[in-house]
This record gives sequence, C-alpha cells and structure tokens, in this order.
Amino acid sequence: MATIVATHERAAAAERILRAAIALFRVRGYHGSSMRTLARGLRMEAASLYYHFGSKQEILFAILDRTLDDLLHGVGRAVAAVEGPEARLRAAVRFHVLFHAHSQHEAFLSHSELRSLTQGNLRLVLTRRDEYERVFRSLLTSGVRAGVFQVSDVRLTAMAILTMCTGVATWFSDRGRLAPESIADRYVEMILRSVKRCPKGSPS
Amino acid sequence: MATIVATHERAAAAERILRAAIALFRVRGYHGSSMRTLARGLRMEAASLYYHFGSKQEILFAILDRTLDDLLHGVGRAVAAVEGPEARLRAAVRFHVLFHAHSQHEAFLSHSELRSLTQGNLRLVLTRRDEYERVFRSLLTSGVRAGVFQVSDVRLTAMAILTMCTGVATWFSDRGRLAPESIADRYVEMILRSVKRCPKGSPS
DNA sequence: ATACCTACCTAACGTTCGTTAGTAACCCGA
DNA sequence: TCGGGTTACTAACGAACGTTAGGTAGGTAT
Repeated sequence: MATIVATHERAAAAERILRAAIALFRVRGYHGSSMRTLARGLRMEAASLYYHFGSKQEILFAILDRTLDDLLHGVGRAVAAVEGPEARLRAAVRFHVLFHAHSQHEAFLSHSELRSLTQGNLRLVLTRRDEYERVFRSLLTSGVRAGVFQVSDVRLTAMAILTMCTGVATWFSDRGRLAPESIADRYVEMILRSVKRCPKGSPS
Repeated sequence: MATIVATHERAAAAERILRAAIALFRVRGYHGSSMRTLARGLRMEAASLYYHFGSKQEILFAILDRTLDDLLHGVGRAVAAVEGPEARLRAAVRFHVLFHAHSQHEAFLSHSELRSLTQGNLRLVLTRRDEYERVFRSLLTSGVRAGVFQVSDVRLTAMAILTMCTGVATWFSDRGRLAPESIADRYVEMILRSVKRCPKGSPS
C-alpha cells in the first residue's frame, strides 16, 4: 500500500511538473524556458526536477508523447462511434478542433516544438503523427470511393484540413467570443462544403 | 560615390546576415540559435555582427518587420489588380499561399517567433498583422453583402482561411510533389467552395 | 603622406544555462 | 524507537550565452 500511495504521489508530482512545463514552454518556448524558471513556478529548486525527470528534453518528450497518444486514441474513438465516410469525417474534424481548443497548450507544443526534440525523440513523435494524418487521408479516400466526396488531391486536402484545424490552438481563447463547440460546428461545415460532391456540375 | 558604394556593401552585408538568420532561426528557433552559431555560418566572429545590428533581437525584428511589409504590399497589389469580391478573394488567397511557399522560412518565422519578440516589437508586428487579416475579413464581408458568399461568421472564416494557408509554410518542400502554383490553385478552389453561396438551399 | 572611415578581429565581461553530488527532513513499517 | 526509502534541498560544475571594449588592416579623401 505504501508503495501504491508513493507511486500515486510521484505520478501526481510528475503531472504537476508537466502541466507547468506546458504552460511555460507555450509562452517562452522550450529553449527560451530554463529549468530554474520552471522550478520557480512550482516553488521548487531546479535540481529537484531531476528527481522526476532525467532531463529537460525528457520533459518535452513526455508532453508531446502523451499528446500524440491522446490525439490517436481520441480520433479512433470518435471515428468508431459513427458509420459512413461523411459522418466519420465530421466526427474526426469535430474531435480535432475540440482537442485543439480544450488541450490548446499541449496541442500547440506538439506542432511548434518538434524542432526542439532530439533526433531520436523526433522520429518517435513523427511516426505517430503520420499515423494520425493517415486517419484523415483514409477517411477522404473512402468518401471519394463512395462517391460522396469530390477531392482533387487527397494528400493536399488532408494537410489543408489538418493545418486549418490545428490553427485553432494558436488563436483560441477561453474568454473569446466563440465556444469550442461553436467553432467545431462551423469548421465541420466549412470543411464539408469544400469536400462534398456537388450534385450539379458546377465546380472548377 | 564612395559613400554610395560603402552604403551598398553595408546593406549587402546586412542582407547576408538576415538571410542566414532566417535559415538558422527556422531550424533551431530564436532562443535555440546563438550569435556565435549565426556568425560561424557567415564565416565571421560573433562580435562582428554587432557592427551591423544592435542586438540579436534587432535581427529578429528586422526579419519579421520586412516580412510583414512584403505581405501587406503583396496582398494590396494582388487585390487591386482585379475587380469583384470573388476574384479579389481568389487573388488574395493565391498570393497568401504563394508567399508562404516562396518565402517559406521568413513566413514561418513571422508566426512561430512572435513570442520571442520584446513587448514593444511585438506590438508593432501585431498591429500590421491585424491590418493584414482585416483585408481578408473585408473581402469576405463584401462578398456576403454582394450576395456571392455565404458565411456564418466572417471573423472565424477569415481565421480559418488564413491559418489553413499559413500552414503551407510548415510543410511545403521545394522538392515536393506539388509546385506552389498547383497548391495555390487547389487551395483557392477549396476555399471558394466553402464560402460561395450555393444556388440551391442545401447548406447547414 | 596623412588622417580617417569601414569592417572586421581578439579578448573578455558578467550572467545564465543544464546538470550532478552530496545531504537533510520527512513518513512509513517493523 | 529505529532504519530505509522518498522527496526535496544547497552548492557547485563547466560550458555557453549576449554583449562590450579596444585594436587592426586596408581602402579612400585630402
């Protein structure tokens, strides 16, 4: 029991550090943040952080690794909950936007601090990011095959959709005009308008 | 004449420094790049950089300031060259995408290194960026008023369009599958599909 | 020939960086 | 009450940071 409690508290301390690091890295960037500044925000000494993490780099990787986990599991659950390419794309886009609003800071870091990862850690993260992007590409492809989408270039369209939604993390504000749900709804509409096959023969 | 030559060479040296800084900051980030590393790439000593720029911060600001200049003038010229809300939005989007492919690195920095600016410099840059965004908002508004666009939220749509196109700077590659022109064409089509008013009453 | 300016250099400044070693306070089971 | 593990601390390491002072080689103007 003692070890379980200890483990819990240890995990909780690590969690506190990660949360503080997310907030700090988001504002000042990884290289612009020092271990001493991070520690100060936690009312600790910098050296104490090394009890929980082996290095500064390990902290960054832990943040990005977990964020990629959440993205992959989240989009998997969202897509599995409905049927058909259109409903699934709606669900995937909706999840992606909501995640980038709710988990704004870590989502932002997962894109902006890739360059601060060591080579090995970058490879690990990019592999999972590719996997995530593949979900969207395959949804588009299914829709095109089923005749409900009309897309001239699946790869490009997937990138366009993802970067558009990812951008939410850069400008979203809790105290802003629009709630995450509203933003997600409108993004879903915009995106579906641009990929849906038009019944009449107007496009391009 | 001597002074003119001197001035030219001085400006050329400053230009070389800016170009090297753009490449370096892009890869390592502002705080991840040192004056010594920057100098090494130029076969200089770090101290010599201070003959051309007052500080590291001044180099970053010079990059972002000029990029904002290019964006504002470029979109102004693009929009002025054609008539009507739809043609103008096409032109603006086209310019924005092409700029973020051709001037990829500095365009990337103008978004990713805002947080590395001092407060005063940030204010200057943000003022101009707001001005740039306003161009797109007013194009959308004109189109809605003219009845050619159908947009539920102009502000949100403008942000969506801009972040989508800005994203090009993060993934574009010279040696990639698609030329900037092709990317611009497809982006223009996607965006216009999602803002154009549908003749029939299907949307939402 | 002299004086000056330009564009760089070497050397060093004080500070901060990530990280390690060694230690002290605390809590728990025995 | 004792001993061991947990979690933090203080102190310090060498390296790297942005920046400044002062000097020097070479071209130009007088």
